[in-house]
Amino acid sequence: MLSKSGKYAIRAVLYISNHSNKNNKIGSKEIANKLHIPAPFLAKILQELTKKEIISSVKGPHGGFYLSQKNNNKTLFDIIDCIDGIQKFENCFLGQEECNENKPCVIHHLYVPFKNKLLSKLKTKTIVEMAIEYSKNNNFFDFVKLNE
Amino acid sequence: MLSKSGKYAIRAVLYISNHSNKNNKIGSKEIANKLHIPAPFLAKILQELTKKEIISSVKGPHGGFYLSQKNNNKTLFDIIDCIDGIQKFENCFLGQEECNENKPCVIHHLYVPFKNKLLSKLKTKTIVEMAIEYSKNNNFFDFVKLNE
DNA sequence: CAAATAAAAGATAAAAAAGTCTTTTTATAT
DNA sequence: ATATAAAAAGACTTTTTTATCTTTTATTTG
Ligand code: FES
Ligand code: FES
Repeated sequence: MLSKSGKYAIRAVLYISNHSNKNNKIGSKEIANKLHIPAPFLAKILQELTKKEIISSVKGPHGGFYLSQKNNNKTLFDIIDCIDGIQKFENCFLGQEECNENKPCVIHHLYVPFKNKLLSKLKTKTIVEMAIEYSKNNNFFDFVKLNE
Repeated sequence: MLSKSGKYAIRAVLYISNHSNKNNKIGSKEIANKLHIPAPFLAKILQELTKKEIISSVKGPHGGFYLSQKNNNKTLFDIIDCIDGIQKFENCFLGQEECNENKPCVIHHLYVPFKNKLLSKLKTKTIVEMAIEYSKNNNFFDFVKLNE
């Protein structure tokens, strides 16, 4: 479904949301280490996200990545749109030319409801909401969030 | 989720089930044309399926591919296992090292129920059952099936 | 048997995705 | 100002996936 780049992007952005803020930026290498992502590869991905203003960055000493208010209200859908493109959500699960009710493949009636729920969540929940959900699911509450 | 090879494989096998039988085999080129799949690429895929005895073939004039009784009772899961491998069904949707309830990613609780339904269908329905379901969904009933 | 036909096998080739490395730019702190 | 740290930019490499081409082998038909 998602490419490795896309998965890396989402996990990295959620990590940034949970572990940094404007006064406490985080470097791409640290994120890469923590998430076990090849560092130069992640750096490229973060570059693209920065260019599309989904995350923010500052160069130089104590520079790094963080999320502005505006960034935090973007969605995971925006991330996927930026890195992978969203065409994939139109495609038939089995690669038929069309995906629709008229000529459904044998997986269609399983796949479409899942896809709709997925898209709804990806589009309506903000990055910060997702990051909080993740931190709750995983029982951690980061000190950085406190003094944001 | 599935690679192109895997999608091609499933669509081709369902096509074979619906449009050929032991006395009326179908060639790889014809399948490729009908399903808009690159012909030499499909030929390779069908070779692998034949080697793993998921489909049957006969060389020479009036040769081609068909499904034996035994073939027809295999599943789409067997096809995926042969072409793509089944490791992918273990992976986290967002590429986390583990996919489990202890450290669920933000898509986990949407993804796992879908995956379970999908796997259940892929594993329990036979190829011939899937092929019939497809032909019903698409309102065609092939003459070849009649005199099988 | 000979000719024709279709799959099998295997070698290449092209494209896409993933990953690495080097240089440049910019912000910060001393 | 200068040194430094970190991202930005971009060239490059490797790996994987997708696709093609050629030769061989097996089967059928006349
Ligand atoms: S037709 Fe295959 S998923 Fe919709
Ligand atoms: S943890 Fe991500 S899908 Fe299960």
